[in-house]
Amino acid sequence: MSKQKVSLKDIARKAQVSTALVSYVLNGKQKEARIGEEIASKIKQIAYELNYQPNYLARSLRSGKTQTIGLIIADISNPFFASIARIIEDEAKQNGYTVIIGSSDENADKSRDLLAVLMNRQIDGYIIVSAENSAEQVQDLVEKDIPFVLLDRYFPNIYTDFVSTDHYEAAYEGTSHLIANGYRRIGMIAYRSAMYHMKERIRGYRESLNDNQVSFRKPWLREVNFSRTEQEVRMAIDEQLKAKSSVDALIFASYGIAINGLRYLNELNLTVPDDLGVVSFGQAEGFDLYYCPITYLKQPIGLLGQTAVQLLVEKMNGQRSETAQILMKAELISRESSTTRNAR
Amino acid sequence: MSKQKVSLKDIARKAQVSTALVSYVLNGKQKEARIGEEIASKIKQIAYELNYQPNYLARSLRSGKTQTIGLIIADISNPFFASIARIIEDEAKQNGYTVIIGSSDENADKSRDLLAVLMNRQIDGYIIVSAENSAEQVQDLVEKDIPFVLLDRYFPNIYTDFVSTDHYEAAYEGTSHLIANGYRRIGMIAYRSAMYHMKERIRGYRESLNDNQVSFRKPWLREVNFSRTEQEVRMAIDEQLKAKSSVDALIFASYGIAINGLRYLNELNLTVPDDLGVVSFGQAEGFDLYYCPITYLKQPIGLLGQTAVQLLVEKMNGQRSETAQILMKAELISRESSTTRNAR
DNA sequence: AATAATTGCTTAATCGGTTAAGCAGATTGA
DNA sequence: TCAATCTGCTTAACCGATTAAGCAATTATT
Repeated sequence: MSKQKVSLKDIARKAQVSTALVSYVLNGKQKEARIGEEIASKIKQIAYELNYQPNYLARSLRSGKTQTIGLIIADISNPFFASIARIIEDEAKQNGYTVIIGSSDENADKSRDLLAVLMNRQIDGYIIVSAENSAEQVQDLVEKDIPFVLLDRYFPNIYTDFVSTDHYEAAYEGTSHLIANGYRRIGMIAYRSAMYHMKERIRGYRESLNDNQVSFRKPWLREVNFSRTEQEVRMAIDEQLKAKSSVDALIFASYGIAINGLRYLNELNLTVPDDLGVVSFGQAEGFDLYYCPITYLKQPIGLLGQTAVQLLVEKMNGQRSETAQILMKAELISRESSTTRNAR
Repeated sequence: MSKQKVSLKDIARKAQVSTALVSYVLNGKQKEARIGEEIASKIKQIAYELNYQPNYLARSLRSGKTQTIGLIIADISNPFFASIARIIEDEAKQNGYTVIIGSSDENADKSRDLLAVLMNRQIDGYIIVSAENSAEQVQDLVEKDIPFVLLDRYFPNIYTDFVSTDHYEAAYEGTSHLIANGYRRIGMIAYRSAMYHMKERIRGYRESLNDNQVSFRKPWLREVNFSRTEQEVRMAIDEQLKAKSSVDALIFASYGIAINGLRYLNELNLTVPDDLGVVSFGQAEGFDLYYCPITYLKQPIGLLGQTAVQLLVEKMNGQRSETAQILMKAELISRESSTTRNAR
């Protein structure tokens, strides 16, 4: 029932020594600080009896290190980010770090606020899934020499550490997969975004069409606003279906789009894959529940998260000065939603 | 490009005053501390120019308050907890608090570790979704007089603040709903757990059967181990279906169970609701994707989270000494999965 | 025996704020 | 006119740890 916190001073008093001695002993610096055997074990004993727990605030204030990582993501309630957050939490703990998570809602202002709040808390480093238009924030971090690693998204014209899925390749593979399965008029719904990862997904889609001698039609590609995903996805699908060369397959370029898109396809009583083939980005248990399991591009979440933490830790420890730019391959999980009538 | 952190001392030096004065001014204590007008505005001006950001560590060390809330949940990658975490994050920020999230994996030891880690970080208060067998941890907090609020789960024999869904009532309503829709042989798959909220869900289920003159059969109720959810859910369903009085509807007592259950029903080529009615606890976008939208018990996540934060904040501020025990009603979201052939 | 090196510990500064106490000088009151 | 009060500021202790520097006492070296 030690309501009162036990400090070094308490131990020092009880052992009749200075706090310095206690600090040395409890930090395992007996050798370096030439501490006597008996007094050392006495101190340890007392610390144990009093259940001493060091005050991290004091230690951090002194050392300038908080052993805390700030994780900035779009939204923790999105399963992709939640999974990543979980991985990062675990990996950070392994490395002796605590994680503070903040949701930016894909909004540069919120992201800036978040960074400011975390900065005040003297956080040691950041893992950031950048929001749109947050390039100068990132540039700022670079200039202030604050350790950070970009995750999942990066800026091609900012030279900095990142760990990301190869979005281009993933989209290319997804599109080619549909083509291989006999689909020809393949549409994509993506976010209207300046973010490079979105652009890359679109590029991958278009290049695959091109390389496979499918000539792209403008109505096939629709971009929706993040803040109006639901309505705009519906509109997009409507128009993709009624176009002259209406699509026979759809690629959802993101989890949020997929959820809304699939829901709408249900409403329209369209059958997947008979009426429409589907490949989606993002991953979630929910995809398993669709009557027809959805083919999706599985990002290497575990590896992404772990690598991000490791890179960051190395950076924070000053063990690494070079820039690491890592692209990982997504795995196409092929299931029924992308299988044609013929192929089955 | 202020790489160097600006401290009170820097401002004081530039303004040729003591740090005390700067501190008073920047904390709006001009009146109380009788500061002159000109010097005050000069200090403010300089602070602005230098873009001064106070060091929370130092402040916290002195004040003993970190303005940080610890949130302990089972697993951030479970959508229910992710949503709750998001709400709490936002509500806490509104109140000037930062949140540190830790996942306990429904494991008392991990939960204890987490608490210890957070305790060292001098966190002001906790919101806890308790893990199984963590009663003494909670009791400990009570005895150490640490502010905390239990969320979603509570211990009937520990008198403490909590905010929870009324699990009994929710299960009762879900069961009655199935009965009202013509189902009679209603099964439930729950976690094998000593946790009170699980017991309550089971109790609600059984009492509803009882009140509706449906005599309960033992094979209808199956409890599965959290750590082997997938296999055991499959076994449970197998046995519920092959029993003499095989079930015509199932209640999944938790999100994780539902995901695995629905997946298995798909594998078995059972049709919902024609072969089997379904009602589930937990909520997730995924439920919308099932070919037949799943009826579920919607917990008032927003209100739960907000209330938890508010209770905690009041407690931390010493504005409230009484214990608050709040039960909220879940809303039954009735959809196709619980509609009988006749009723449609 | 005188000096050097080692051992075992303490002192005190430091991190960056907060805040009670106190000290001049100006103003007011009797 | 002299004490009391007010005004505007500084001093210094404090929160709890870390750690360089230093001081005796003991042991080793020549």
